[in-house]
Amino acid sequence: MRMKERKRNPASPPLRAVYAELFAAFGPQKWWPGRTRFEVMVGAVLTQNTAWTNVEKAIRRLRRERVLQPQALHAVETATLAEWIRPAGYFRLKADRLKSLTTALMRDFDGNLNRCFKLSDEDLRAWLLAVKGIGPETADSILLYAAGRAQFVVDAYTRRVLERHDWLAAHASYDEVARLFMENLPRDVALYNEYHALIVQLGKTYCRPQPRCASCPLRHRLPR
DNA sequence: GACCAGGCACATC
DNA sequence: GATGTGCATGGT
Repeated sequence: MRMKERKRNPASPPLRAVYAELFAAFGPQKWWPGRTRFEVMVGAVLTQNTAWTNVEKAIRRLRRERVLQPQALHAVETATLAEWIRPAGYFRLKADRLKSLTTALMRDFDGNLNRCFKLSDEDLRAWLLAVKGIGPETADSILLYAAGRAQFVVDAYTRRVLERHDWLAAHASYDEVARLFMENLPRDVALYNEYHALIVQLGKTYCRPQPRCASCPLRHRLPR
């Protein structure tokens, strides 16, 4: 490849320093805000492209209806489920996705999460990704926050923060971004848990589509 | 009233 | 493999 055609590699992100600054700025985030493993799984689906405040309303309704267990949720009519989760947005779509999750749980583990979570990291990730409606971020959120596996979660904020600091190659894939963190940090569930939550907090507060860099703890400025 | 939110599947090129 | 589109409520 000739020089002028070669893509410039982005600077390697100072991941430990960034973590330290975010933790100093925001403190512990205490994620995931869910009471049980299954509630975390349901929340992971409901929060797809949706603000958590809207998800909370739907979760409260499901709790009130006493269906936050695989068998119970599976038994609910899809149309009824859709009405219960309406405040979370995309409610018909997400009712189908929750149903496809409980269908897979019933089919493969008789609705027993202990059996499901006996799978290896790799097998559990593959099993989740095979469920229609569960993509890489939702699968990894479940791996990290429900199953306690050391899998880094990448979301739109993660990508945006890295891109704005010129720490990410153009068009990097989901798995490439996840690997960037996992190959440059200790494989530590508690660290990945806190780091992703801190990035979300940073993103919500400062790294928005319309940037608010002025008082951002990472002290980055746009435009460069 | 416009913009945005803790994505994903599918169609099309 | 890349890009565009539908899905929907509620907060700012």
